[in-house]
Amino acid sequence: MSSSDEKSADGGDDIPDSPTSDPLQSSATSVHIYPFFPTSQTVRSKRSQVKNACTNCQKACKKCDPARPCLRCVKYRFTPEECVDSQRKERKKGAKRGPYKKRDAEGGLIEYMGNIIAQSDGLPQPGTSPPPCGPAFAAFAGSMAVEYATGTGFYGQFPLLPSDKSEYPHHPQFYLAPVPLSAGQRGEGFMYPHGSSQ
DNA sequence: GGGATCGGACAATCAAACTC
DNA sequence: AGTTTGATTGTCCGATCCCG
Repeated sequence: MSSSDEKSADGGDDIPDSPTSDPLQSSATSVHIYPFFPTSQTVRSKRSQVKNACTNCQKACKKCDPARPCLRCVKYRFTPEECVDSQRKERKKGAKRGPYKKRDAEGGLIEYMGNIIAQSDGLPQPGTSPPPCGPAFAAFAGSMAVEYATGTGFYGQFPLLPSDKSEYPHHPQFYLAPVPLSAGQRGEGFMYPHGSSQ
């Protein structure tokens, strides 16, 4: 929060409708636990994205805008030639998906196709999620592309189970949502981990 | 204090699966 | 053919690190 000109609508890259302080966005360590069906109270406005960030913003993982040069490149005095759209790679085709789970009107699961617990060779192990930014990301993306291209990639419905099969990460008993709430909204219907009042 | 870095949440896209 | 669903890919928030 120190870099004020990087944040907030009044002079930085931030989107105007973002909450100034989101207790749940702050890394993976704090997550609120809600009952499985989120109510309308838990909905917040969507974060808008540009269709194609420029290479500079992409590399910095910062907000871009459709104009070229974008505001951030102008701010950091990149030349217009340096503010160019990043290249999107083509989505891979032919991935098998397996049968669908059925949902009710509110989006909750009403059927889970029996006990589908897939274990597929080549699935990235828990804890090996891709580094999304910077050179490490490019290296990871390259290696993953090779894995998928060779047909050893993940085509199952669910991620691998932990080795001891003690947890099924995609079978939620609770709805975990990074939703900021005003004090007045926290009165009922929500649970916080460890008795936290947040 | 301000910029850089980076983990991970969030959003958009689109093809496979499904329904009629 | 049209709709639904989930995998994939991309954006960027926000915490932390680093440097002057």
